[in-house]
Amino acid sequence: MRDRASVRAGRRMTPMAASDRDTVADTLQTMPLPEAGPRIVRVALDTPADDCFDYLADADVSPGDLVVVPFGKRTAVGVAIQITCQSDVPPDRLRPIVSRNDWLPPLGAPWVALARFAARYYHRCLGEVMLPALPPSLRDAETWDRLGQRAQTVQYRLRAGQADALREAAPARARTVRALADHLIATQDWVRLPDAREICTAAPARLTEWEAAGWVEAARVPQALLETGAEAAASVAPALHDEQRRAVEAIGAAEGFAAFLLHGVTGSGKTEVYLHAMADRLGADPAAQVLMLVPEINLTPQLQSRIAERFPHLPLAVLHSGLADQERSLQWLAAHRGEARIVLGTRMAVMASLPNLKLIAVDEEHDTSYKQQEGLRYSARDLAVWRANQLKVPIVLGSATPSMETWHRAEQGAYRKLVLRERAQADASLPTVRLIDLNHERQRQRTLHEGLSVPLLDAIQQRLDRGQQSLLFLNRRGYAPVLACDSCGWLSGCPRCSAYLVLHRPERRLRCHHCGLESPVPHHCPDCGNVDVAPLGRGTQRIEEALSTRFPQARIARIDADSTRKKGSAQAMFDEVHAGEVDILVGTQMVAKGHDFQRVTLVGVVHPDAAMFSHDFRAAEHLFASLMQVAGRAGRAGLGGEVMIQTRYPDAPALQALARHDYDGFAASQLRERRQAGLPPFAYQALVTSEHGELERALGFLKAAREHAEQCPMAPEVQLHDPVPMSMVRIFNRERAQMLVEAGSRPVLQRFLSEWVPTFQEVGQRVKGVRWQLEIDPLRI
DNA sequence: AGCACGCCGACT
DNA sequence: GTCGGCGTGCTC
Repeated sequence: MRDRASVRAGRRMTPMAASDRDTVADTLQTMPLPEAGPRIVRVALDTPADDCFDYLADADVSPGDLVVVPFGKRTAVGVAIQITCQSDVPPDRLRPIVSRNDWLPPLGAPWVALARFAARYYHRCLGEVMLPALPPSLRDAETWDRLGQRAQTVQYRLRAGQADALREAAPARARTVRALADHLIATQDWVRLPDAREICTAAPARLTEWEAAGWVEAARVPQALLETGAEAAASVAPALHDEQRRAVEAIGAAEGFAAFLLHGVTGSGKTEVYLHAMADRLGADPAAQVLMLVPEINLTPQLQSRIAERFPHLPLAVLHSGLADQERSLQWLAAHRGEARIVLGTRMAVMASLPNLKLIAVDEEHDTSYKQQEGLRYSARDLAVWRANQLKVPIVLGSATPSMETWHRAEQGAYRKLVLRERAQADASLPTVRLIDLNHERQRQRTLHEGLSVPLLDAIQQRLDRGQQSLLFLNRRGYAPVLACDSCGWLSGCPRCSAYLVLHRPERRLRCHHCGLESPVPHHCPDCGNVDVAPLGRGTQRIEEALSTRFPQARIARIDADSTRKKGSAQAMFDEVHAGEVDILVGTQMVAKGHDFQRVTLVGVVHPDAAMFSHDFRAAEHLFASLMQVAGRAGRAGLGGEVMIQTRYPDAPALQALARHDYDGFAASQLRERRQAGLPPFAYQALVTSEHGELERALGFLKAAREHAEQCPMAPEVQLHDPVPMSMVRIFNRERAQMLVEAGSRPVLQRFLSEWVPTFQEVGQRVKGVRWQLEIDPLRI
């Protein structure tokens, strides 16, 4: 007789093709056990000490279960990875598990495989990847019970949500769904709950059956509505233009794994392609789930309502860090149980448990917020591609300005390129881009008005006259980036960071944007007592002030992290802009993402030149992407758009390419340079960073680590750069240093790191007080 | 990572 | 005589 545990595990596994089962076979092993003997469970815990710890298990623990175990003097929540009968740990040291979560369906083998891959790739222990990927209420056993009880109502809420969406299109059916949910929540008999979609399309006989069971008041549902079906409930999808249709067809035709790069300018209708591709997969399989990733929380609400409108009959879950613990846990559970058919979220959603995942879409794939910058520094986009490959499902990476990594893979043919050249709205055309040469302006002895050139001011005036909107983009918040003494040259440096305190004039404060230090604005120079301390340079607040002086009649709004600190205020401000209550909008990167401003016909870029001095080899790529994105805000509704970029470097390749709307040419030249210089995507990098109160100690750690590296067999295959201070060397009184490692291939780099990284712990112990981190595929160097 | 234990300085 | 500094070591 086969062991009970293995039978259970097999049954619980997601149905998969045989070949897929092989790829995950080594992940959740349940070995045939002898009838007698110890039953041991290998548990992943959130600790860097080891991947798994062995415990004695009860018969009811199976792989993928959450368990509570004693760990040293405390208890910890862990994930049961494997049931076995032998252990390297002496039997007298094995302790029994405390309990297991008996209501949570076990995490599936593919999810564990994903975590295992991420752990290996980013050189962390398994539990360090798994536990932070779980919602907060599941990581803490104290909150399990409460969550378990609330989880029972989640189905009700999901269905009730659908009922709300259905109300307009099919009021009687909405009532049916709600009545059904009410009944089931009262009787707690929610296992048999039919999908709302099923109710929409159910034959009258079926409804009669449910009515007989006391579930629905079918008799009250008008016959005509019974015949309308789910399509009636869904909002009508707009017609696709040819390129969109071809893209949707290509994605729809994909069998197994396929990666698509959806390359289209802002307004070309990429979202519509995602939605149609999602509809195809969701329609083909009544259990199918789709995952859509977006860069930022701010972008979820509008997309959420668009999806809910399009798929009113399908439960939607949303996952991002802005949700309260309990809410996030409920959304996560809906995904994990397969109830949520569409999951929309930020980078954290890539680690969601999705038992029936059939399609992934990554919007704005080039966006740097897909890279987690703390803790486990993963790339959600890269993990999404791995996940699609693992599950043999298609993935769509969309962008107007793809990352060089993605573009290169598309050029190589690893990803299939789908191009949207036209703008979706027939009357919308690409904006004209004009570079305003500030050197030239000076030569003509035209003074700038607070950093704003005559042509830009004229263009704004023109928009005011026509009753159109202007958007000024400046990636620097505050009034001025530094305060300076006219007489002795004192600058408002942060005492804790190698950065300047930024003047925030409305708040009358100096603020460090790195450590949060705040101080009052000095009335005279702290060094020499001179009263002429003046703000140097310009931020959004100062531009806003300059505009209100120049255009006293205009309604001006500023949108940046400071003006939108209160919850919901960002949305309120965007609403004002949409309603036409604003003439000139000043903003940071925040305004560049996602919003369609129908009446904006002028986009002014005030000061893009900082990127020209950056040592980061990706600076040009990021500048191009961010300018392209902000340029896309202009002229979306057929009013014709104009983009004006003020610069002292009008010949910069990124600006020239932008003026020609030539992403392809820009990308080709970037890749040529990268190939020559041996930079990504032609090289693979890892960055070790260290921090200490004293720079010499931080560097000392890296030097010692480097000496260890030379003893690694793989060392000759990689290039170890010198340890150097970071460009922002001090933050919060900690000095920071870094060391770059490069290799010509990913496996070579990985093999080297596997030999090298385990020595860090010992090295770190010898430099007391040092903290170190390893980042794979770093974005900023 | 936590969280212990374990030996040496300023306090009731 | 104790409280507490963080150095060292372990967690199945």
